[in-house]
Parts: sequence; structure tokens; C-alpha cells
Amino acid sequence: MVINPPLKQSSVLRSKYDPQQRITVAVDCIIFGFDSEKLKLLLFRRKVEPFKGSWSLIGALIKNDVSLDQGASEILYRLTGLRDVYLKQLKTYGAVNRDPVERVISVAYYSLIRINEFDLKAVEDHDARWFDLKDVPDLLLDHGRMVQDAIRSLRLMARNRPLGFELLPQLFTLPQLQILYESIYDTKFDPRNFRKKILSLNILEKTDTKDMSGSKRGAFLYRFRKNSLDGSSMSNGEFEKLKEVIQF
Amino acid sequence: MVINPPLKQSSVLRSKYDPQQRITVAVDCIIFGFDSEKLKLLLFRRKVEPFKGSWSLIGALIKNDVSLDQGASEILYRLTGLRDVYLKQLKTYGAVNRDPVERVISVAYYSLIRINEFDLKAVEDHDARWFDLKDVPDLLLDHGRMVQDAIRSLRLMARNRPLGFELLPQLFTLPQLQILYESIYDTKFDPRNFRKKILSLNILEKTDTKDMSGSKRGAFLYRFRKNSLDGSSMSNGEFEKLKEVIQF
DNA sequence: CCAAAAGTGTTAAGCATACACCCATGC
DNA sequence: GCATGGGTGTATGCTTAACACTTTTGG
Repeated sequence: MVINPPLKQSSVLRSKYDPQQRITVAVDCIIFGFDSEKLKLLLFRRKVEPFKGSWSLIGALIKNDVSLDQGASEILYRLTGLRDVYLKQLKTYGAVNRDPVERVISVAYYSLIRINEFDLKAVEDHDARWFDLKDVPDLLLDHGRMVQDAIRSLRLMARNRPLGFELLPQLFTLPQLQILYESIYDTKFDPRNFRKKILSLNILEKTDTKDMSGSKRGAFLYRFRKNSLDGSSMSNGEFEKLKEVIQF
Repeated sequence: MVINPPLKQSSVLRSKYDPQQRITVAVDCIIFGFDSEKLKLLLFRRKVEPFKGSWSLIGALIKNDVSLDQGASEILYRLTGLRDVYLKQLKTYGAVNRDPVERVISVAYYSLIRINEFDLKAVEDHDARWFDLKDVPDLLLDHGRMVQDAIRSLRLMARNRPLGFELLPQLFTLPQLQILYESIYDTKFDPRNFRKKILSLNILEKTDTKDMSGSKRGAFLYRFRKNSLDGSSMSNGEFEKLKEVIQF
């Protein structure tokens, strides 16, 4: 319940809050993608002033009858045609002068998508490009900060739950999974230790087919075990372990 | 940069965004306090309809010329007289119908304060009460959810950085610190293991004075080492270790 | 036959856990 | 002198980290 000066709860009683105080609210999306080689970020180039030519995240104003989560989903849907994209609210940026046009509060979300699964047409229509995380250019407004915050959050999250669900195709190889984690943490892991750790979690199922695209020998395909995360199929001890998943 | 339908960047060019789409924005504060015995939550009782008698978080509408962080600080300042309270943005709640009076987006913050350091007058003026975390009553709107989210975030945060800074007085005893962590995680720790872990982090300085209030024998007072967290005074190895602080 | 990527085991060190008794003091 | 809370050490198992070679196969 909102309370404004004087800091008395009686002020909350008005049937409508002060319309003078309404603020423009936007959603901005940090879109991470993985193409089995590198973790990438989708950026959009402004075609007009101000900031013409600058790279930017994609966003939209929030209408009064749309929730924040819906707003973010819609951006992703219009862009990718995908409905069930993973979206996580990152943080809300509320500095008064962050947008020179007008005071805008922006709620940032980040999403994880499989690059191969959506067509590049939509991307090209928007003058967009995938960037390696290392090559992210300067972004307009506070979007650079948003991206930094999103990467930090992604890393934090990746040690608590296996993100492969969202970023990898249904069937994937252990080398791919390793590359994904190496991209996220910008480091290298020992393949023996990586496999040992991942397999000990009992969240993967090995298939008997191989992916031959990455090497001559081929690499076995795995899939994530459904329900491996809701705990119902696990003892307590295993579940506790899971919470510390992937702490290399 | 905000973009609204049509999803074209050219729409961003307007000098002013559509004023029809402005939304009422509020800040709500989850206030955690510690009194050397239990971790508590400060709640406020509504005196008027709607929701008369319900317990609630404290909040305020955000004015167009005030940042979110400032808005949250001001609430805390008016309430406690303290200027440098720890405040962390938790999450933004944006469901369309979360407030029956009007569509309001609420940015939730949580703060950590030392209960003993501010006067209860301010609290009593607001018909407020400290609740043990276990006894939190039903709250109005989605405030209950906010509190649950804040507790989860607090626990997550407490394993990455020592929160004692914010919740304990400058000088404190190890038993107090242990009780604090036990409150946060709602569990018990072995005192030998707890001390070993905490002291191995090199973030505490022992003083040669004792606090005699808790026992006949008295317990040595400690303080947090300044700069123990900015990494400058530490080797890389130690800093890495710190990032995993307090993972009981 | 060789280049390129996939796959595999062992050891040592560090960390977390479990556990029980003495100490200092006020009353 | 006893009740109360403060303070201490050790042994065990587990997790992590470091490390190098063999396998498969397409070209």
C-alpha cells in the first residue's frame, strides 16, 4: 500500500492516487543467445536521432493495462515468434535523468534463447546483431550498465541452477555444455573435472546417438532429465547438492 | 531506449513519450532489524479502509523528480532518522491488478537496520511493530510475497557477503554474530565450526574488551575490519574465498 | 597415417562436518 | 559451589583441483 507525505497511512485512503505523479515506465530486454559456440548478446542499432547509430537494447513502454512480465514477453514474441522464452526480471533503473527525452523508469529483463531456433529475418528487420560478450560496444543511456548487471546475475544464477535448459537444444553434447559454461564464466574448465561434476548431479540422460557435426569421432548427445529440478524425484541430500550446482 | 508498437526504433524519436501511458509508481520497503537476539521485520497497521487493520509494509509514491533509490532512502529517513541505511532493491511488482485502487507498479527495497539504534517513537507514531520472522501475519496486497522474496534474497546475499556490517553494532560478540546467522537461515550452527569459519575469513578484528551483558563470563567484542571487502587489501586467493563467505 | 576432437582415472589438498569438555564469572 | 553461557581441537569424509594419455574417424 502506498503512502506519501505526510507519512501517514491516512493519505492512502484517497480513491485515486495523485495523477500528477504518474511516470513513464518502460521494459528493456537483455537478450542472451547461445549458438553452441559462444554466448552472445543481441543488440539493436538506432536509426534516428537522438543517439542515431548507437547500439541499444530493445524495449517498449508499458501500457497501463499490461503487466511488466507481459510487456517483456511481448517484446520477445514480436522479435522471435517464441512464446515460452525464459525471462527473468533483472533490476529497475530509476535515476531521474537516465533518459534525456523524459523521465522514464525502466524495468530490465534478461532472456535466454537458442540462437539457432529462431529466424534471423526478425533480427535483420530491426537492424540487430549478435555480439560476443567480449565485443559489446558502448550502448546508449544506461544500457551498458544493464548488460553488466545481467551478466553478473547470469553467472550467479548459473551456479544455482543449470541454465542449459534454456540455452541449449533439447539434445546436446557435453563439449557443448562445457563451452556454454566457459562462455558464461569467461574461463576454461578441465574436461575431466567438468564431466565428473556434471554427471554426478544426475540431471542428464545419455542418449545412444552421436552428434557428428563437431568432430570426426562424434560426441554423444545428452538431454536434461525432466523433473530433475523439482525435487520430487530426489532425496533431500541430492536436492541440497543441486542448490550448489556448477560451482567450478 | 524505449520502443513501442510498431516495434520500430523510429517511434522512439518523439520528443515526449505518450503521456497516456504513464503509470503510478511506488516504493515499498521491507525493513529487517536485528536486536542481538532475533531477526525481525517492521510492519505497519492500516488505520483506514480499505484494508483497515491489515498489516502492511511501508511505502510511498514516487514523484517524477525523485529517483527510486532516493525515494526509498527518504522513507527510511523519515521513519528512522538514519541517513545511511543499507538499502537493496529487491524486485519490481507490476501485475495490473495488484492494487485495487488503481494500477500501481511497486519497486520493493529491503533494508537492514540495528533495532537498538533508532528510537521507537517513530515506530509507534506509525502504529508499527517488529515481528519475528516466524510470526509475520498476513499482509495486504502482494506484500506477503514481497517479504518472502526479501527473505530469500537476504539468505542468498548472506552467503556472498557478511551482512553483519549492517545489522550488528560496531562492536559485537561472536555469539551475537552466530545468532544473527542462525536467525537468517532459521537453523543452528555448531559454535566451533562457526567460529573457525568466520575467523578464517580474516574480516574480523578482536578487541580486548568484553561484553558482559550476555553472560557472567563475558564475551570478547569484535569489529569488522574496514576494507576487508574491497579486495584491495587482499590477495586474489583470499578474495575468491570471500565470495563464498558463510556457506554453512 | 595423421589431425582433431572425445573421452577417461588417480592423487593430493583443502574444506566441511561431527563431536565433548573446560573456563570464567555472578549469584 | 553451581548455573550460565563462552570458548576450544581433532579426526573423518567429501569435494575440488591438478594432471596426460588413448580412442575414433574423416580426410
